[in-house]
Amino acid sequence: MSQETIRAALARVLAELGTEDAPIQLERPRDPAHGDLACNVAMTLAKKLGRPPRQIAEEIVRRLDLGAAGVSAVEVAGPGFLNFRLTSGAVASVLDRVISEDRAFGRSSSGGARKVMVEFVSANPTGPLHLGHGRQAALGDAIAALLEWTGWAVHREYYYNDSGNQMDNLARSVWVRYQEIHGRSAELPEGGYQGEYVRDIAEAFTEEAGSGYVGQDSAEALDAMRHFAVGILRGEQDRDLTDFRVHFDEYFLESSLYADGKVDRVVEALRATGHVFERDGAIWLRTTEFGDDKDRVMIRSNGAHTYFVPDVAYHMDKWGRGFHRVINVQGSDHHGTVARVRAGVQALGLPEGFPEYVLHQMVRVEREGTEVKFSKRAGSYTTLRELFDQVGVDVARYFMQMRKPDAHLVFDLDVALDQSDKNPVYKVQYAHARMCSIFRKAGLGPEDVAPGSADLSLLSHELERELVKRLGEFPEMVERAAAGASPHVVCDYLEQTAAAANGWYHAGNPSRNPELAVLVEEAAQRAARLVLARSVQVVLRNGLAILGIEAPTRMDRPEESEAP
RNA sequence: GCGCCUGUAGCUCAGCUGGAUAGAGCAUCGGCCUUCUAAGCCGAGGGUCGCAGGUUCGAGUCCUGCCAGGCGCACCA
Repeated sequence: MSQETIRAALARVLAELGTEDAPIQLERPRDPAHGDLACNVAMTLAKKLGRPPRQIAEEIVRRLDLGAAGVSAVEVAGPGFLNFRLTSGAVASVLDRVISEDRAFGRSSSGGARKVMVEFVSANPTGPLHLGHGRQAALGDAIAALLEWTGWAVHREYYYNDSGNQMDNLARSVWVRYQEIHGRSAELPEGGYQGEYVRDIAEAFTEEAGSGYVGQDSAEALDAMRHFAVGILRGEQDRDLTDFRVHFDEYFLESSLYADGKVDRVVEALRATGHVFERDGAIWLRTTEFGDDKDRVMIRSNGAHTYFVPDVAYHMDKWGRGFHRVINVQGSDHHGTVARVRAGVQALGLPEGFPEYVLHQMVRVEREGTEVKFSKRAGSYTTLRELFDQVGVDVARYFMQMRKPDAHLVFDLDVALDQSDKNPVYKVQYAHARMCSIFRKAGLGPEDVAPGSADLSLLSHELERELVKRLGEFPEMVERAAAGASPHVVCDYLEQTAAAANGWYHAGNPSRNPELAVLVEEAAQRAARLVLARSVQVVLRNGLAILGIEAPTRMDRPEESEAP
């Protein structure tokens, strides 16, 4: 609130100085000695006005009329910063908003209810989901949540290829294991699937269909096995995702693009653009006209489409369904497709930045500094389920998104398995549980803390001011995280807020600082601190909700380790 | 060879779109428990922000060139 007042007052002064178009940035200084809010406008104007920044700053302060902004002091500091110090009451007034908005605190309508699609995971049904899919699932779901929190109409979509070479390889791999089970030796084809799960599928297939296909290398046999295997693997992936608490609004099948004639129509449309040419018996699209580094084949000389064509058809379909903003979450090993998909849809008239991509780097699990691969089922990789069975869904989801997508993720099992505050997830959850315990102790429910019920200027202790300021920044943080499609910003915020909350909580340890405790005798003080405790609870819970992580109201102590 | 990403404390990483003395967690060291949960709290040490130039009041952040690592460069998906 006071931010807006200050901003308006500054704008008035700038108008007087004849520089009304100068952008006014108010930010929270890192160093509390620099006040609660700082503005650098004097420095940015120095050149334009031809005067030293400090002198400009002095003049701004002289002319500034802050009225009732809750500012207790303004000073000029450093090279020309304007530092504003707010009254405790002004700082803490946000807490009434936190409590009244409750589960909605941090939400905004900046998305204007526009449609946006987040496509993520999109694994083909050729095996169990691996860690990369896990990172995508956590990341994509949180990005979707961030968009929801900022007022977008979000659609979560999963795309998979249910036809083509990979499915053939899967069918062939099952066929090979099936033959082996029945005592025939056979060899996995190149690109075949090595994991144990293929044998499991072959066994299940035997139970279902008997041994009638032994020695039979027919299209019918392969079709039956493909169909069976896809059913099993799709079911398994669905269970993995459900247990990982990730849900989709739509599963989109590549085959439907062919069935609906969309692929053919895209080819025709591309031909009509005049960017299509023939060379060496194949049909090409001149994607270099649209920023790709080489032209792409659309139709091979044998008449088959390359995967590029259905990709373009798929994205034209997304646009056609009204999603003029689309975010694709993919592993960075797919970054080669970005330029060509964009080139393809641009050739058909879509705007340059469509679709957007969040490309994430790989996940590496480490224990005691060395990589671990505990997969029995998948062979060459670790499955998502193996990970979250071991560390829990909350920890797995949090770890998957606590680094920016661009960064390689080292998943440290030692930290993940730790159940103390060393583990960032527990740290945040404990902070939430501690706040809950205060209310249990007080015999109060959340509804007993009403907005406007306390004199918040009593929250004047340094720890309280810091904590309150952090809480007030939550909505802005959500906005920033959403804009950057960056869930790790939320993780960062939660960790620091939890640390501040823990610090405050422990400073009020009755055995050490009884006067700083929440549940003090003095009624007004107690009321104000309960508002703060409640606010911390709300913010942590809302932040965790964005990340798809539970906010426990209590944490059970682990079994006492048997002392010698 | 070309393209994308990455390089910040011993380790894992932030750094809010160019701001003040570069931060956090882990690890290390030093203090604190008859707890509104010590599964914790407080404090300390630790840096040539890969290297070299450039842009400007001001650069970890922007530009150029190198160096190192990852990924991708099919008429496979």
